[in-house]
Amino acid sequence: MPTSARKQREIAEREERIVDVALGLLVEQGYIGLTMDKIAAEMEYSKGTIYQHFKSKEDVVAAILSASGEIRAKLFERAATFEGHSRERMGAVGVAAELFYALYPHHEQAENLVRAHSIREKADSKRTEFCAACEFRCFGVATGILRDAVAGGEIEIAPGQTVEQIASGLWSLYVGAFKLRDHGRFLEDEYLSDPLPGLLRNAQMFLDGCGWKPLSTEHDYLASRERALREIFPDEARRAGLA
Amino acid sequence: MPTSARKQREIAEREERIVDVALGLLVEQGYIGLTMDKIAAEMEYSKGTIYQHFKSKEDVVAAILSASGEIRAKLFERAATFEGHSRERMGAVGVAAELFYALYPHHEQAENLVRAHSIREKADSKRTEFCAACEFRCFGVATGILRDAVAGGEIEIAPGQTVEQIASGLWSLYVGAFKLRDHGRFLEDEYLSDPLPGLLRNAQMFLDGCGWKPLSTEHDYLASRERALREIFPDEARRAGLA
DNA sequence: TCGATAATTGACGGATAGTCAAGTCTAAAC
DNA sequence: GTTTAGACTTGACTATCCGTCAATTATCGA
Repeated sequence: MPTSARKQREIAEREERIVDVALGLLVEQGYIGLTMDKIAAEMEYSKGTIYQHFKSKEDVVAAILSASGEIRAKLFERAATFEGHSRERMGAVGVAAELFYALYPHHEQAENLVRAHSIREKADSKRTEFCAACEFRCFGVATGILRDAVAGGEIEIAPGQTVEQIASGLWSLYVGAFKLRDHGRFLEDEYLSDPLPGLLRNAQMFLDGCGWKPLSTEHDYLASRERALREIFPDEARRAGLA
Repeated sequence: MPTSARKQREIAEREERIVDVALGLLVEQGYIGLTMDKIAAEMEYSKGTIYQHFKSKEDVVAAILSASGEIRAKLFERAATFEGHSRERMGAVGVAAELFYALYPHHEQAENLVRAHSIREKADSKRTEFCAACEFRCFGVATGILRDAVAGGEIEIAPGQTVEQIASGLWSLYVGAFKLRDHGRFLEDEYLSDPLPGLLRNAQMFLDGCGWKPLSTEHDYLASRERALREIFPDEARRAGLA
């Protein structure tokens, strides 16, 4: 007797609700405050039912990460559709990253947890593989734009250099800036608390150093950023307070 | 009746041993495998005695982080003594970061754990403040060199730009590269597994973009790196397999 | 040797992850 | 409408681990 379609739908909806509830607990009370009993209580289901969906607490965190990971991948893919020259399009991807960090600040924390060996292996491999696939999609968007730039002659790749290296550099600048922001909040450092101006400038310095044309001295990338916010991410920009 | 000097020394030595044992467990079995009972068993002391030294399990992790954090700060401060022009000196700091990541790969994981709000607040604030102070020292080394560069006219700081921003950029490139390396290991991505060549090049691109003279086209920074390894970090380079 | 204080112990309380036997519900067959 | 097989749900239970503290042992000056 296979489960009916209606029941299947109910189960899928319940799984989404569990992830929502768990996310709320994670954001409000941190990893320690996230317990399976609390999830079950808030869901008004028994713990056993929660374990029908997830094989462990870490698996729940992996599911949270999968959800936001896919959102990020979609934001990146939308960013790549921005109309403009290749470096402007990469700028739009940067906008996507900004918006993602603003709207889903929990993602970084969940990622750190899932990445720890001992924790990762307790999550369902299907879920961790999905998370990895989402990251690949994001990385692929960046390297794709870079390959377009190479084909269009807007950037030259030196011997021994690769588009993956440059994408890694940009990725590092963004991840590092937001990591510093979180750290700065804890340290109550004013000059680190808003990383955006410095981040945007650093990314321009890096791409200028790579010789990606037009250089930041030849084009107004702040205007491009505004256009990307307006044309591609009007809703997200409003929700993030950047509109 | 104050504790005798001998006893105090024994206690201090025992605390170091606890941190060592805990580090071994963390590296071998991860955060989940690190338990107070195992520490006590391996130490051949009771759990109560361990709690004489540390107020919680998270406090032990904070102590691990303190130990490697101070090592890093000392490496950075030694790097700043490198004889050369300002950008070469910053390169030596990069060498220090490379060596640190190679020799103390657990640091990143411990840092992620301690940084999580719910975990941090269970550690002794003295210890977390010490960790923060070590990071400040590292950051201060970088900004100090940058200020020297400004004073010497080797770099110009544009309006709205700060030396802290540039230091953040470099810091991000390094942290991000090693984070990608760990991630790449998990994903079994060959092209991400050795981040060093790409990292060195990316750092040069970034500093070239900042206009820090002499540019990478005007000076052989790989030779400077070799010299820093030889002159400042011969022991560490050997231990890290970079000599 | 004795007594006071410091140091150590490990059993215990409380909390939480994860299991599973027992019970409930669903829907198809008659 | 009734039956019934099997899917679904439950919550008590086990195991594990953190952190405590009353009891015990060690130390050292008098």
